[in-house]
Amino acid sequence: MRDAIAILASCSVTLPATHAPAPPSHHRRRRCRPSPRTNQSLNSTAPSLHSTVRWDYASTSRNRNRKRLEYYTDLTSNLARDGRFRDLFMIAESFVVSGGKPSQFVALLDVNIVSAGISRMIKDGRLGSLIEVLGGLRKLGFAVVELFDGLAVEALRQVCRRQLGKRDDVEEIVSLLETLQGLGFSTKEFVAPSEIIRLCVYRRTPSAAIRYAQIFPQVHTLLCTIMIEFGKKRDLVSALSVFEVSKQNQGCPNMYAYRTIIDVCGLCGDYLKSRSIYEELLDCKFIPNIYVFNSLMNVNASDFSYMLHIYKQMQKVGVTADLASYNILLKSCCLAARAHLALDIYRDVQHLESKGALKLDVFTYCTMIKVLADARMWRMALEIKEHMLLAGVIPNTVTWSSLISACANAGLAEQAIQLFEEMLQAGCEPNSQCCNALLHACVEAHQYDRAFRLFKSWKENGIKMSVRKDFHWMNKINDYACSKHENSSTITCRTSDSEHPSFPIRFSFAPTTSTYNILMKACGTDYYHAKALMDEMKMEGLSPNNITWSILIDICGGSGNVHGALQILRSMHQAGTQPDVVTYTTAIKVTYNTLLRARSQYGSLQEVQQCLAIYQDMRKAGYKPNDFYLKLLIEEWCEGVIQQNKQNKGQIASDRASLGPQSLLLEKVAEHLQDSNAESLSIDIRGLTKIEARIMVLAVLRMIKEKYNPGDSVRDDLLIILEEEPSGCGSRHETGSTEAIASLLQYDLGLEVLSVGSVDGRNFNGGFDISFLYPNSKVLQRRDLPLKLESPSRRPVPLQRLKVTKGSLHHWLQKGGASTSRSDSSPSAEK
DNA sequence: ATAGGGTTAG
Repeated sequence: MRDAIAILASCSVTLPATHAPAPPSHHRRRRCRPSPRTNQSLNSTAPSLHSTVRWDYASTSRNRNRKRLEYYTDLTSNLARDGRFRDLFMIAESFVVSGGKPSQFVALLDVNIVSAGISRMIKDGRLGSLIEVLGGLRKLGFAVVELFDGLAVEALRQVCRRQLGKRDDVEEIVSLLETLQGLGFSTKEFVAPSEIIRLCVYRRTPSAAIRYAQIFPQVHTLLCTIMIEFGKKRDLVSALSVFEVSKQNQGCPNMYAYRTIIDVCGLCGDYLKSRSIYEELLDCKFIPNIYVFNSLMNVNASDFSYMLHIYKQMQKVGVTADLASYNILLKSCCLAARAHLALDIYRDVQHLESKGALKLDVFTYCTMIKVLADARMWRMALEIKEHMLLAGVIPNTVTWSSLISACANAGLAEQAIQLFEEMLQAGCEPNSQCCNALLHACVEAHQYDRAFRLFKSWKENGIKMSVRKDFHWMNKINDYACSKHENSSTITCRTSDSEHPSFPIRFSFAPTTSTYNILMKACGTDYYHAKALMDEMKMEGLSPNNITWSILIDICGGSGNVHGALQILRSMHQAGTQPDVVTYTTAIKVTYNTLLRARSQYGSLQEVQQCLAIYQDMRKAGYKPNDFYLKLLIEEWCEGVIQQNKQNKGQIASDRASLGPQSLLLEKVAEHLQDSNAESLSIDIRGLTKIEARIMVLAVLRMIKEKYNPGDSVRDDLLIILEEEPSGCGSRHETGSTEAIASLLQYDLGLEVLSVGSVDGRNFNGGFDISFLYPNSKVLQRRDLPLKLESPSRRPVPLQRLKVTKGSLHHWLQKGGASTSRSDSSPSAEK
């Protein structure tokens, strides 16, 4: 550097140019201090840090100039060789400012020397400034990529990896890659695109992903890949922002992008969004292509009528259905359990095939088998297998699994085993799912022992298969066996000699979580066996899932150990598995069956509260209730209030279907049965269906009854809050709820019921008597009941509340006693 | 640079 300073000292210096070089540092200022003369002129104008040196060629003789140039060449070469590029750039800048051309400057430098300098930087570990240096060299006009040898490229990769390793700023790494790409590097060699995309998706930064994609010529393809990746992470919002960028391509809708985002909607479970995207496309007056239609139908396959609507629209705009369309149609039939419709479509497609329009594939046959399997039409499922063999389509593992499942669903273990053997003979590799299907078939047929024997044998010996030499899929098998043999020790393949008609292959059997789940089901009520299997499963490195825990809870509860079952629910939490709806429902069912049904009598308030507590946990965990068992529980428990239940049971059972899908009932019952609410004697039945309102009222009465100690007095009337507008068409409100409740209270329970209405918005207490106490309600026939509640005044008053008087409540409690309702109800428990 | 199928839990 001393040399450089010497040279600089002999030069005249001008003021900085308008453009500024790289950011200054103390280090640099100190080293590049200009001459005293320069200093003065600098000080007199501005204390700028960005000083620039200019060579004054005019004042030197030609000779001196040449000499200086030589010296200068040496200097720059030395700087470059040492990797001191900042100094080099400064000199280059002054060279240019003083009238030299960048190309002249570059000509002074030997590429190999610059390259060596870069290696030096890397060797010194100065990777941080590598990118900056590259930018500078590029600015000078160097073909930067050529300066990089293998080692240097490796160093760049390290720079990228280090930046990637930070993982805190995705935009940063993308900026780096943008720079490198701009310098002419192929950044794919530094970091795999999938890795960048994965990071962007993980960080939920679609903006960075979009910028990254724009580095490459095939932006649109990459953007679609990114959309799918966001979709897999169920991040529809990010996927949609990528979609916004990619949906227009050269002025017309990018069908590939549209198709992709529709698929993503499917992945994210937002099929309604897929519909609005489709509408948006239609608004552009462009006809979607077959891919868009197929994706849309596929995403909406669970809504058969919508799927069909799209199918028809597709025909209307003249887009011809292809095999995939038909396969999706069949899948939709399968989901809608419309086996016969599927058979019709199947015939149509077969007809098309006979005309040569298309060729059914393994998906078509497989879906057909599944539809029929679900419909328990196992014979026809097996017929489909024959069709496909005749058509020359080779069944794959999925096909065989479906066939085995068809038998499993029909409880045909023997048939399932036969199919399994057939599969092995055909040389089809049995995978775990397929083995699971067979085990399931045994379990469905109650052949538990057989399931365990199969499992044991597979685990110990693997799955042996003896492939017949003359089998017509022979070629495939040979290919398979040999290719597998090379890189896997799981299969032993002895090539046959021509005398032997078959050769043995052995597959290893890898049980999965599902395998253990199925086997646990086979434990019946043997909790310890099930628990042992769960432990074994963990030993195998498999982790129990929701289903595993649900089964364990079920078995434990089924063996009569409710507390154990609830303990398992807690262990599950502790093990870090979030219970899902089914787990909770299992726990509720266990509690319900064990506490209430198994004893063939109704449970106590406390027991019901236990069930409800689980229910409320489930709600807190954010699950939508799926609560068949809980409804059943409350219903039966509540009906226990009624003394003469024999006749009512039948009616209630038939009314079960009318229970609404919403959980309002359960919410309300749970709310009322909480201890804190025990004293507030009002029941809000707004929004409930007739049958739900009945359950609700009975539940509260039951609670009151159980809480009542003989001798206590009833302090308050019981209020029942009714729908504000009885005639208003609230979606769930049914007419006649009020009458039904009133008759229940009066005639079935013998309570005194008053109507409390409002006149001109004013509530008034006291109300009017709509009935009298009927101490002997059994003698009354239903048809004798007053169907309308009338006000004593001429003008009917809109009903808002019913009041059960405390006097009649007291009478009812005294008469019945807290325990009667439990002993008298031994009803329809067996079913 | 494109879709479509199989097992287990209430």
